[in-house]
Amino acid sequence: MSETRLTAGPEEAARKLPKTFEPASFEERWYRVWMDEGRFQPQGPEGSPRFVMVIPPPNVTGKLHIGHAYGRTVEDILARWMRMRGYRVLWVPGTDHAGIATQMVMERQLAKQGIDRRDLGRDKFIERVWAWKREAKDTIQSQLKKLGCSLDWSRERFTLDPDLSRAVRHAFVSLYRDGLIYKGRYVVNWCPRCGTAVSDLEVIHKDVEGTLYRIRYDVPGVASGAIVATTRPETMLGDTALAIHPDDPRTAKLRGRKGILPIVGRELPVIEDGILVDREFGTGIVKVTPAHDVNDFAAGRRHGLPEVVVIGPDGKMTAEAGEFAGLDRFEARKQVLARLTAENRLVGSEPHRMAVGTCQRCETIIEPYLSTQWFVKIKPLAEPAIEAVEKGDVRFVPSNWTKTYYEWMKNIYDWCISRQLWWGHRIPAFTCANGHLTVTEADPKSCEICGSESFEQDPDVLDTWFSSQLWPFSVFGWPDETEDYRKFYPTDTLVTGYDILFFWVARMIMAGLRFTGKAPFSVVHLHGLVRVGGEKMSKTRGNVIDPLEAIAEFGADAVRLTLASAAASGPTVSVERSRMAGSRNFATKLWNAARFTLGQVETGGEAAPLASAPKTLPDRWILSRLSSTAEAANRHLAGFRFDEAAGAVYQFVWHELCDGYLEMVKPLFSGRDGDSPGREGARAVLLRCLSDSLALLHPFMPFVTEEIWEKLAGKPGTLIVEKYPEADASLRDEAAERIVEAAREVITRVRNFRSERGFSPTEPVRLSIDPDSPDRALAGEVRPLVPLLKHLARLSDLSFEAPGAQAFRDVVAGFSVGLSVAERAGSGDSNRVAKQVTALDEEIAELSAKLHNPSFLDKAPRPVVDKVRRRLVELEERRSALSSGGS
RNA sequence: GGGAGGUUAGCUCAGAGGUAGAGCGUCUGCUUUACACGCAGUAGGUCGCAGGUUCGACCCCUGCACCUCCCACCA
Repeated sequence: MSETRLTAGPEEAARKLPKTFEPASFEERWYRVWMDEGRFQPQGPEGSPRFVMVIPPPNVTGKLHIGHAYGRTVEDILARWMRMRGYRVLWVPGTDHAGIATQMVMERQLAKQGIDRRDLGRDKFIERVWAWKREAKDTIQSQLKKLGCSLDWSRERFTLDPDLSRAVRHAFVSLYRDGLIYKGRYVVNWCPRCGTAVSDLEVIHKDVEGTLYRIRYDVPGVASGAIVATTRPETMLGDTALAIHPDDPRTAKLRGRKGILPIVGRELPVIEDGILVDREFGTGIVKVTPAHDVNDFAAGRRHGLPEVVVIGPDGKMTAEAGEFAGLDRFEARKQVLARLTAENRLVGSEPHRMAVGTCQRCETIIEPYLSTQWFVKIKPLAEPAIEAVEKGDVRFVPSNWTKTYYEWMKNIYDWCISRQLWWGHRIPAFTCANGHLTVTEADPKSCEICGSESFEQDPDVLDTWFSSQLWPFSVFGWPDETEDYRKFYPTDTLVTGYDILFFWVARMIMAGLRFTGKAPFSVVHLHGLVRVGGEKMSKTRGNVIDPLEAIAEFGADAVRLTLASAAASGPTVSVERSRMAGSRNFATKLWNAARFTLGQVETGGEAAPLASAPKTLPDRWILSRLSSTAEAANRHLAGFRFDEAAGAVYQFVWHELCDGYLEMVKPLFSGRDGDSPGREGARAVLLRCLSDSLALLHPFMPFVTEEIWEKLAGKPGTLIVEKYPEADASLRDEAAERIVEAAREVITRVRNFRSERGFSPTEPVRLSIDPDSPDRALAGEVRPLVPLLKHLARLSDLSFEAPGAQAFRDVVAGFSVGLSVAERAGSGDSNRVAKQVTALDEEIAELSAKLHNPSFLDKAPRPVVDKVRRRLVELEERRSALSSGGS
């Protein structure tokens, strides 16, 4: 290897890494290199294990926010990690047409120019949306690239692409032929502002303080009439019955009679319905409005009641509402109430807390509206999807989402999939001139029943989620058995926010099982939603973090590391700008550590074979730490604990490699003398630690690690496909860890000794280590570190003897030590020592009480008892040291 | 009406049946030739409240308080 070295020497190599760390100077370049080298396409031999993900396709409504950046970062970490572990990784990018959302964006744009989409016409409108879509897609794509996402752009998809549209049609027709899609007239959730039906999931329930009105209806033959309660008086205009419970004695006198609808004068049969009417609630009499309430609708169908629509699709009263026709539904409520009051029929009203449904997109109050729609019969799809999770074919991480999934799946209702919109997949249903319905994948040529060649396609489009649910396989060309489909389906891991568990994840599982016979992925990682400093992001709060701005300010690596570090298992992911700065500082730290290392080692290969080099205690220590860091990183990545994984490497690089090892080896390199013993070994170790750190960090910080790697290797970077470091049992060295860490504690104690009594940091300190320390073996083992201790702790003298009477005494990490400065003992600071003594006394009392407790000695496990004993000994040692020497 | 999660250092959050951690911030020193986006050191917490289980609970159980969120066709 060393013969092929490309760089000449240490100094030259160091010069290649600029003094200041400027992420913007290399981020773009690396992304291009990876692309040009085809690294985002499945790498490695065909037979090797594969790892496949599909991106949750972002809506083409605009640009990505920090929440997207979080999810995609997590995915990219997985992709890069798996790629480095030798998997053939494929991560498929794409975008979602997002029917309602995108149409709304476009309508708002048009509104600014004073244009109504209806004036434009369907074709012109859709043309404009396509133009918008192209722009939004480009923006999203460039954002994902800036973030460093290793997506295979050659396989990018859009839900309205021709082949994906074909998948949608195929799925629709297949479900229709199997009787799982039907068309019918039912009460659905209707948004009067959007002018479309929406599914149950798209209705957001909000608690509001409403009013429950009591209204008296006349019932000939019953003097008291019938008192009914309603929160929506305006719907009474559409009443077609009164309902009582068959077994309720309170209302028995109404049985078989007819009521009279106030204002309208319509006769209302009294029906008996044990499902609709709750015997316990209210007056026991219910007004029945089949066209404007789901329950009433069902009751109406049971009893064959007329369905009178009094509120139209625009939220205004229809002609059926008589004198109220044309009024907005809320204005109508007021006027109906006024009228009832005038007629003395309003017998009471009381405050009533209730949930009102609002539109997920525009917050307009949803109207239950009787209309003809298309539905998916969902139970037959849900059952296998429940089973798949029960059998473990699909696993949720964290697992507590499993229960939520089951609950929803078991109480699922049919899915209304038709939308009265323009932007989306047109429903493949055609009606011929004679009214015959044809549902086909290809546009029909002639009617199979009457031969008519004139057709009209259903004007409605499908719910966006109908196409999204096919995403994991439609992106691979399904329903065709394409090569990609065979190679890459089913996928492995799906990463998405828990907020679309029902909308998307559950439906993908149902669709995947139905259409491909396989669960579309085996693991679903549901992450929390990003909050900024504990608060929901919002423009009014002014705490919105724009990923692009953050990247410009801190660098993509810092943004990614911050997001990864914020990843917790909880429902919220808290991100703060100050953490971004911290991550950028870490990147700078890494950069500078590399500059130092490059100045000391020759690059272009292993400076010296690591295995054969003689190793010092610090060498053994840092390599051991490196090995356990690699172990922790892999373990936590496998468990989707990106925060722990990132934290482990961060801690290692900053606090062990930089603060620890680097400082320990500096004397070896600064010496003017030709060959310090251990220098060659240190070079090998340094190089190994740096290169492994870069590799360990690469999934989190791909750009800066690749940039440094290139300088280190002396040739163009390929870190992205380098092997991910793993725990190396041969490097584990517990003895070295114990000794070096004890030494580090001693160093800290010396520094702290100075600062606590006001000495300058350069004041020479004499340290004595008592051979008769609590841990005698350690006192011997630490001897090889004497020169290092003297250097790092700036000791004027280090002796292994009982501390003199003048010395300030303490116990640290198993050592009894004595500290003094020249001939003076450490004085002053009695305050602090007193505080420490008090704390020690408290703990000593506690521990000895424990050791005098027979049941503790009896029942606690041996190791615990032993540990307490040892601790007590050390504390007592420390107690006597603190109160004896020096002051 | 059901269900899930939370309540830990000034802030944002990790954590585990055996005497509490990080990042940022605070304070005190440092031009220690990789790094002031730095180095060294320090302070700061009866781990929401009340019971219980246990030799031992911040961690398990019960109840309470407060805060999120999800689901829900009670007029």
